[in-house]
Amino acid sequence: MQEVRRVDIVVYPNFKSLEAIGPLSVFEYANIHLARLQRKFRYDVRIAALQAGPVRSDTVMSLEATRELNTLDLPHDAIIVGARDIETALAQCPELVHWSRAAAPRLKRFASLCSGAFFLAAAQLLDGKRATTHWSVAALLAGSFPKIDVEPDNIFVQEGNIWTSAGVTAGIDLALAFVEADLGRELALEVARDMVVYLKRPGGQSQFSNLLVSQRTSHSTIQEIQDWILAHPTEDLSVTVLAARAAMSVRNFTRVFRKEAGISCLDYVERARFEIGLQLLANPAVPLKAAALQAGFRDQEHLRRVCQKRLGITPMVYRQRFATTGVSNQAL
DNA sequence: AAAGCTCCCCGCCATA
DNA sequence: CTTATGGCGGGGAGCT
Repeated sequence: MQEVRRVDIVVYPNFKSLEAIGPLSVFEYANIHLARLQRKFRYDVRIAALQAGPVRSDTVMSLEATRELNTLDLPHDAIIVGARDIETALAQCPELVHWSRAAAPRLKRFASLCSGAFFLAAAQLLDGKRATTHWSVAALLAGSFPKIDVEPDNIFVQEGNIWTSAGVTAGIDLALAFVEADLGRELALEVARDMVVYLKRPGGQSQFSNLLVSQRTSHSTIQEIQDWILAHPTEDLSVTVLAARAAMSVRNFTRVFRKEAGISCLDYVERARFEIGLQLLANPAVPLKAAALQAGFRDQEHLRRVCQKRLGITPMVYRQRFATTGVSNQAL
């Protein structure tokens, strides 16, 4: 009646909680869309560990493992998450390495996130192959396992049924790539949109990134100005105008702004506009020029420059990467 | 392509 | 004396 695809998220003490949650959410959101579309395919996502029961993460959060690894019944896919201190984790969980080596040939897909790649490496699954990991431990991986061709610049790398991926958000990208491979691009895009929506902060003006949110300040005047900026990207947001709005001299305004926000006013304005621009770029129905203008940039060229400066890619490339959820231009 | 222009940031000092 | 504010001017980035 229904095709069920089992995906185990493999955890161990002090795993990175943030990495486990992303892929988990991707598959569960996919299930919601599958149910809505009355498709006969479901993901059966479980938390797996050496022993069943709660597994403490790197934060106060624990995840309840409902699947024990050393059973004969293997999942279709397994995703092993990273740890903050991978060398310690590796030393504490040699059984996980053994399991990886034994299970790998029979898994349809076996993926590591971030420093989880070290388990695959220790199991010699990556010898002679390309692989990636979080940039901060890429050199360590290459040094410890010289037979591996480490490519630190990739979001993720696929070699046969073995996948390795970079940092936290890469886990989401990787899970989306799985969904895309299983169910097609349309559904993967739906889920990607859900995730963006979910990551938006609840409430009023702040559908913006944590980066901007983190610049927020307790100084009420500056905060009002920041809110005004976010709500009115197409207005004149010059220092002169904003200082007048704050009823301060330009000198004092720039000084207080930097003290409270940690970045200059111009920098904040540019980031705000860029965040808005990226949201618009994520929607392929919006022309580049319209995205630029609606975000408050002078013209496409302005957006292009800022995009190049802050992301190192052009708006079109950003749009393409967003649209493909990474699979076609990153892994293949 | 270059020089000039505009806007912005910030050190320094003065003022309240 | 400390703290918040404002004016001035140099230096720099980006645009024309």
